[in-house]
Amino acid sequence: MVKRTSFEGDACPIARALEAIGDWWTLLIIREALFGLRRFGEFQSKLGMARNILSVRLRSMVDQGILETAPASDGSAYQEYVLTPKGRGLFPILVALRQWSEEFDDHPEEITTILVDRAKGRPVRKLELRAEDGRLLSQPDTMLKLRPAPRRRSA
Amino acid sequence: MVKRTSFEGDACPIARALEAIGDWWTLLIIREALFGLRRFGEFQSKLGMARNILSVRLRSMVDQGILETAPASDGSAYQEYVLTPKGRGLFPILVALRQWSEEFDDHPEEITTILVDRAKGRPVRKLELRAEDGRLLSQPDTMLKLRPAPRRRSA
DNA sequence: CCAAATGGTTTTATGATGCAACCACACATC
DNA sequence: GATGTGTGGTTGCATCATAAAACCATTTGG
Repeated sequence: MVKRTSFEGDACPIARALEAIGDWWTLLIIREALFGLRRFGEFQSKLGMARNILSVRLRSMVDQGILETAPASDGSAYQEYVLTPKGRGLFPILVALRQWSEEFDDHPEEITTILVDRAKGRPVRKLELRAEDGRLLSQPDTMLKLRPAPRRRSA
Repeated sequence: MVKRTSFEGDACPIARALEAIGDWWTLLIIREALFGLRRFGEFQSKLGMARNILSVRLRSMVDQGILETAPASDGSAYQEYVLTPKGRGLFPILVALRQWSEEFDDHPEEITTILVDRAKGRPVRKLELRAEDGRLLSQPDTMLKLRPAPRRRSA
């Protein structure tokens, strides 16, 4: 067994997320889905990716509850792939990736889009991490704590 | 050329970020580095990953300016890998991944850690995306806008 | 100087990915 | 209802990336 090591069952939530969406194309498919793409062919032509891989990824995301298949929408009998709440919940991850590129990419001039507030058309702020009481936190202000084990009835 | 398609040169900042840190182990290495790990052996034993892959990843991250090698720190003549500001800038991405797992994972009880505010020991809030004027934004409140092309002297 | 630990590189096997060709079904046309 | 076209995939095959283990060089410790 030399398979790509799986992070399934790992206690770290980051590893668990990567297990779900860490594949090469997955987040880009999500990006397009958030944009409104729904059909197999739309994803394929927009992303230019191999169709077999797209097929596998879509099925995997459906299995994980990130996407679900909807019977139709424009009348045709084909199916569509739409984001579930779990899928839409990936939005902050995409924003974080985008902002990191915007801030640190070596050639930021090649980035041609900006994420703006729809109401005002103005760029959004950077993602903010805050404490319960509202203080802005950066990494050194945080730490990891063991979660108290949930009560179990028996050993 | 059947190589894994590279997103390099893609105008999408998400694709660019994935090109940099979308590899299987990269973000977990960053996670450990944020935790304070510095040495090759520390990463290897903590993550349990193959040493050749670790070697390639570390070199790649150094090349990209995410890590840098420091000559020593505990006196020994070995080198260490420490995060640059660009590397520390990945923190929000890790937080976003963590929070997504916490919220949507099918077995959240297996997640044993929580990210807390160091000062109070209380869990942090969810990442917030805000408009310039401070309004909280969710995905439908946002849109992508073409960035005005930066002025070029000649065609 | 010898032994063991550290920090890797090389070798080899296998899984993942990409590309192209193929197939099945839906839908439109006659 | 036979024919043709587009959508939505699956199947082979070639190549790349990854994993595991063996190997090597340097450092540290005795």
